[in-house]
Amino acid sequence: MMDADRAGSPDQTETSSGTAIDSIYRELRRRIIDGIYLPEQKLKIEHLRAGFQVSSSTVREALTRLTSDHLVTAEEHRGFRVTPMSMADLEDLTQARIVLECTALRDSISHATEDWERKLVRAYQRLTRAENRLLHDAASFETWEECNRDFHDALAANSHSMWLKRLRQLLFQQSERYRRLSSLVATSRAEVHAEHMAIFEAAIAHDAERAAALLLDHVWRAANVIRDNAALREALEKGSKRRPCSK
Amino acid sequence: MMDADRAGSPDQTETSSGTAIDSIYRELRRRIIDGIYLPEQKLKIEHLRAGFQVSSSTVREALTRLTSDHLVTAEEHRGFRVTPMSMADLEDLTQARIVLECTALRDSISHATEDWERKLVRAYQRLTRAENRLLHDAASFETWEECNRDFHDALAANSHSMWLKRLRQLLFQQSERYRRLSSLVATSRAEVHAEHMAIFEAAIAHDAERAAALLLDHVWRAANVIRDNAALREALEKGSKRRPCSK
DNA sequence: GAAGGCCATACTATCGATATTATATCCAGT
DNA sequence: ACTGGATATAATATCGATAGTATGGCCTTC
Repeated sequence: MMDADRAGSPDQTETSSGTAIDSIYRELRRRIIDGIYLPEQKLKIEHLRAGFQVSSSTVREALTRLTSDHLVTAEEHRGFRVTPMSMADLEDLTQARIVLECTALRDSISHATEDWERKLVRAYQRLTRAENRLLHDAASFETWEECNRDFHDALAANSHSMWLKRLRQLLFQQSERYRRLSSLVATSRAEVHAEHMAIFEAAIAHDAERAAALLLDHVWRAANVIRDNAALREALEKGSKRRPCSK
Repeated sequence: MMDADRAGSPDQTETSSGTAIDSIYRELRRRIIDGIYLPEQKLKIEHLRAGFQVSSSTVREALTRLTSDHLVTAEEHRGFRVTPMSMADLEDLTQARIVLECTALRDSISHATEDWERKLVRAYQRLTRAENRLLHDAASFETWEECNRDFHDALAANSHSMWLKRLRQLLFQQSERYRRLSSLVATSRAEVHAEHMAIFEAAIAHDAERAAALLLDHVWRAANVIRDNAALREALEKGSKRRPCSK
C-alpha cells in the first residue's frame, strides 16, 4: 500500500531499505546536507508527515535518528529543527576533524596491508578520474563528492579503531554540509587534486608523519576555501536569525 | 545551554524532566551503564512498556535516542539490544579516548583563564575528598564516580572546541560502562589519586605536554586495571554468546 | 499608548490498535 | 532420523487519534 510507488521488480528486495523510517531518515539527511533545508529551519512533523505520506510517528523517529548525526536538534516541547551552522562551528569542526583524520591515517599506515593499499589505490584512481571530469563537467560535482568521501574513508579504513573511524565519519559528514553551502565552484581544482595525490603517495610510501602533515594541511585549506567563499553566504547565516520560513 | 543535561549541577538533575521520553531515556541509560541490563541483552518494547507504564512509542523513542550514545544497537525488524562489550572494544575505546582527552586538555590549558582554574580546583578538591572517603567507605563509590567524571570534564571544559568536548564525553560515558563491569574494588586507590593529583598540578602549572602525557598514562592504566580485573568477567562475555535471557 | 493577562491556534508528546515481519513449531517426504 | 517447508507465535514497524503545551494576537486595564 504505502510502497506501491516503487514496486515493480519482484526479485529485488527493496531498493533503499525495508523500513519506512530508514528511507525517510536517509531522505531527510540528504536534504539537510544538500542544504535543501536551511540551518535552524523548523522541521514540523505534521508538514513532513503529509509530504511523505506516512504517519507522524514515522517522521518523528526519523528525526530522532538524525539527532545522532547532529544534523537535527530537538528542544523539549518545541520540536525539531535543522542544526545551526556558523563560522565558529566550522572552525571548531575543522580542528576536531584534523585530530581524528590524522590520527586515523597514521593508524591506518601503521597497520598497512596489501589489501588496504589495493583499495586505497582504487579509491584514489576513481577520485582522480572524477577530478578530471569535473574540470569540464560541472554537473559531475555529485559524483566527485562521493569519490572524495570514499577516498578519505579509504585513508582511514585500515585503522583498527572502530571508534576513531566512527567519529571521523560523523565529522566528515558535518563538513559536507559546509562544503555544500559554499558551492565551491571557484576552488582551484588543480590544487586540491595535487593535495590528494601527495597524501596518497605518502600513504603508499608508508610515511605516516608526512601523510598526516599533508592531510592536516588539506583539511585546513579546504576549510579556508569554504570560509572565504562563504563570506558571501555569511549574510545568509546572519539573516537566518530572522527565522527562515518553514513552509 | 542545550546540552546542560549532564553538566555539573550536583543539586538536581532529576526525573522531573518535562517529557516522559526523556525520563525513560535517562533511566534506561542508567541501567545500561550500571550493568543492570547486560551487553547484548534484548530490549523488548512490550516488556519495557509494561514496566514503565507508558505507550510503546514512548519506549521506542527513548531507545532510539540511546542509539546516539551507542549504548543501544538497533537492527532492522529485529528491534533493540544493549550494545555489546568486548576486550577489543575496550582497547579501541581507550585509544580513541586518549586522543580526545589529551587533545582537549592541551587545548584547555592553552586557553587557560582564572575562571577555569577556579572550577578545576574545586573539582579536584571534591574528587580528593571523595577519594579519601572511599578508603573507608566502599559505599561511596557512586559519589566517587560522579566526582571523577566532573574532574575529567573540568580538565577538558576550557577547550574551545565543542566537538572535541562532545565526542570526549561520549567516549567517557562508554568507558564508564567498563568501569562498572569490573567492580574495581581491588584498584589501588592511592595510585589513582596520585595520578589525579599529578595531572591537576601540571594543568594548573600550564605544562600542557606534561599534563597530556600524565593523562595518557592515567587513561591507559585505568583501562589496564579494568582489563585485568575483567579477566574474570571475560567468562561472562564469552558466555554471552549464548544470548542472555531477556525474560 | 503601553503592560499584562486570556483565549484561539498550532504543534508536539503520548496513546492504543493494526499491519508486517521474523522466529519457533510441527508435519510431511525422503 | 533428517531436511524442507508450511503454519502459529511473538515482536516490531506503522498508523491515526487524542491529550498537553507553547505561541501569538486580542482585549482589558492603568
